[in-house]
Amino acid sequence: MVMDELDTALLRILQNDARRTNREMAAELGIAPSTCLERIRGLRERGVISGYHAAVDLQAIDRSTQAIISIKLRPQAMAKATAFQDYVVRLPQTLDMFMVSGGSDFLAHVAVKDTQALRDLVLDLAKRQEIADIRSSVVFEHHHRTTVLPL
Amino acid sequence: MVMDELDTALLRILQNDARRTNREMAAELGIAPSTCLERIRGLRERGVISGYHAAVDLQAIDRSTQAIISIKLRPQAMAKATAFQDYVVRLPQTLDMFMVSGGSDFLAHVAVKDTQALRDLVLDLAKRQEIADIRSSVVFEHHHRTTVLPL
DNA sequence: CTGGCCAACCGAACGACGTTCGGCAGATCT
DNA sequence: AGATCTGCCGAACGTCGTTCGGTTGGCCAG
Repeated sequence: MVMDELDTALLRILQNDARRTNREMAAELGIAPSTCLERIRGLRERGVISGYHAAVDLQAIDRSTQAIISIKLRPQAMAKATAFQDYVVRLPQTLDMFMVSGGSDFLAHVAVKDTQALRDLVLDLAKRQEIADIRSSVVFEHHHRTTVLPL
Repeated sequence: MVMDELDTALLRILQNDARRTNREMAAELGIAPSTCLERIRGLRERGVISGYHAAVDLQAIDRSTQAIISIKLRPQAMAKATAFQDYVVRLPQTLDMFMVSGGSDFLAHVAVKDTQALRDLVLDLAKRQEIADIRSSVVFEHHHRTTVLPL
């Protein structure tokens, strides 16, 4: 996949602020607005940029408590792993869902109102028959990197 | 914190597509563009919306291999936890860094080119003196929810 | 060496957009 | 009931996104 340093610079800008105006970026990079627009459209069409999203502060919407829930399925239930995954992803509390190797099969990153709500969520999840083991870790701090530049 | 259903609707829209035009959103919600602009400015000023970010496809930038690295620090090194955390967050491979309770102290969500690069990263991390235990899980699938609506 | 070809970039022009501001309506309090 | 304040509206202005024709520079074939 082609990816010169102009594309990279645009990626870096748009990851920091997806609402930067086209003209601003063009001026900053020393290219014409029309060129800039074409490059960005190319990035979208090639799928390099998959979307633009507003980041919402979890505290502001009363979801200050985060946790990582590690889940191991019963070996006999692994066939239903996809269905289980879909279920968890669709839970409104879920922020991320990882299917992983190692000691657990899934890690669910969730955000809820408080520890009580976390308790309720875990107890609710534990009802599912396919689960062999479930353990939760409270997240004290979470840092997310929005800028993912090529290595 | 005040948060009526108009703010909520705007949040939902902007989380799905941060580049929607102000007029479009206003029309969709049946309000004037000026009103819409004012509400969004309010959300930003109150910190409900912390930013707008372009989402980049990791495969497109040759970072298709993801992992969760669980790290436990030596008890004597826990005082340096913040410094260690900063170090990992600044690694270009790091996507997320969680400080958690439970069996591990930190979970690092990383994206690298291939398993070889993952091996290098883990071996490099393991050199740090404050680490008592480190174990990595390959991420087979990762689903991220961009829309975080109030519960 | 030269001619032709193709891709990328530019600049102008037009329609659409963001943003501001004055005014208005509804609610609240005295 | 009158005053006050908050939130919303609609018009107007300057800016922006987007398109398109023309130009340049690099590359390959003859």
